[in-house]
Amino acid sequence: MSHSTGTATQDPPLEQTYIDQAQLLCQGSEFLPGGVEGLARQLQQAARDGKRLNIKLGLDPTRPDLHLGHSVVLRKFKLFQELGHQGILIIGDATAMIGDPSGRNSTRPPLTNDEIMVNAETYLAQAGKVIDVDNARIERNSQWLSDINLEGILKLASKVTVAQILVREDFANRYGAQQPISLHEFLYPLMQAYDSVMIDADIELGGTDQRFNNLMGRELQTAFEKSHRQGVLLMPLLEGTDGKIKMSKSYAEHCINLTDTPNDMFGKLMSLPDEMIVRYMKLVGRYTPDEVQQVEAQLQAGSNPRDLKAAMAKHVIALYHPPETAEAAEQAFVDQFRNKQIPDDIPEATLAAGTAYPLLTLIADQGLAPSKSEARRLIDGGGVKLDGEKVADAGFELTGQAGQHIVLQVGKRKFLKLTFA
RNA sequence: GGGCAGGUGUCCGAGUGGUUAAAGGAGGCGGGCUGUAAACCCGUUGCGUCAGCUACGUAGGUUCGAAUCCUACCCUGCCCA
Repeated sequence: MSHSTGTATQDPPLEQTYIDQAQLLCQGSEFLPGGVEGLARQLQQAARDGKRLNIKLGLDPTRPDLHLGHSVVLRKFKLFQELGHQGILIIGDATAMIGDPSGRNSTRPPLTNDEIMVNAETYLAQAGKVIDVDNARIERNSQWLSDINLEGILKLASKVTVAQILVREDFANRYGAQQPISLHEFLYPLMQAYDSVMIDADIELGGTDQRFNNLMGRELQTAFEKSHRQGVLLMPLLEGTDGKIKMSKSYAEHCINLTDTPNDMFGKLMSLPDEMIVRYMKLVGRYTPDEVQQVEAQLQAGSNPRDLKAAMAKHVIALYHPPETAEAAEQAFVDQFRNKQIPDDIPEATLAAGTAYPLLTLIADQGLAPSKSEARRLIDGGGVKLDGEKVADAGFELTGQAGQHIVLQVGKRKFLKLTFA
């Protein structure tokens, strides 16, 4: 225990540089143990020893896409990289087979090995939009987890007590509600913690829901007689587009993915509740505290949130796409939704001239609605237009002449350009 | 191994023989309005060429008729051993 971090008494005084760094890193986040000072101390110690800190971030490839929620933690990762530390990205291909029970109220559906591999592949490319992948160490935790034997599992399992695990809110809730909890779910935190042992992590990054898992890494490092225990930097969870539930792969419809097109990003960001503007600026954007404060003041003074939201949206899009596409996305949005114009760039389909196409079938076949019954409802509800004209009769049959173009619109967002040949 | 309670549509959750394709809520979708794919209001929400078909854990059975009753099996929770 010679490197214990919290005992300030015999440690040397902190230099301002490291306090500044720590403050920047902790912005909006919580560091354990010791808060800003604890982190500053760790940074200073590393510098004195001439070492780079091993910064651990684990991502489970349970779904193929990274979203803005991931970007919050990835940005911290990048910040550490910029400060010269060693970022280590762990692709949790082994842990993904269990599924992190954190924050869940039910067992995760299991994934096949193939699904996991495919997802894992896309992860790196996407993470590269935020972090410096070339200078990061990439590890798959199946390397050490897939051939761990029973003896190893028992050694891990002996490090936690049932009571400790049941204290976790998610497990406690499920247990209290008499919901099933499978034993293997208890193993998840241990596997994640074992990653920390294997890569000798100095600091692990994660969302606040990772508190238990990440602190478990500290415990295991001690149990495996590592010379030090990792620090833990926890950042707040970003709400999804509904503004309430955290952005999560499990609720894909509320996610803004890093791979979304500029137009989609703009639309999704505009659909955020107004109260989320400042939060997104802080967590997702690259604003200075001053800029954030300015917007807060403007909102207070009654400026139209729409315009501030649009500015934020463009800022965020420009982080992942060329800046000019952000402008274009705004223009397209205004044209489409405020001026109700038909967008330029819409899918096309070719139909045979002179043939009568029942509209219901057409809508369902072209994927504009999941079923004909649904298509019927859409027409009855006034949600289907041909060349801007509402269709009133659900039994309508469309016949076109060679060379004719007709734009079919379903709802506000789905368009299809029909060409007859 | 024994006892008890349960398994209902995307989710939560009513319903204990027939106007039940199944209350209510959430979510989704559509419309209106607007300051926006916010908020708010309204509609809709199994499939189908609208005749019908398929649905209440699974498989059978009773009945004119079952999500509702019976039998077996599967699954979950609680308690006991």
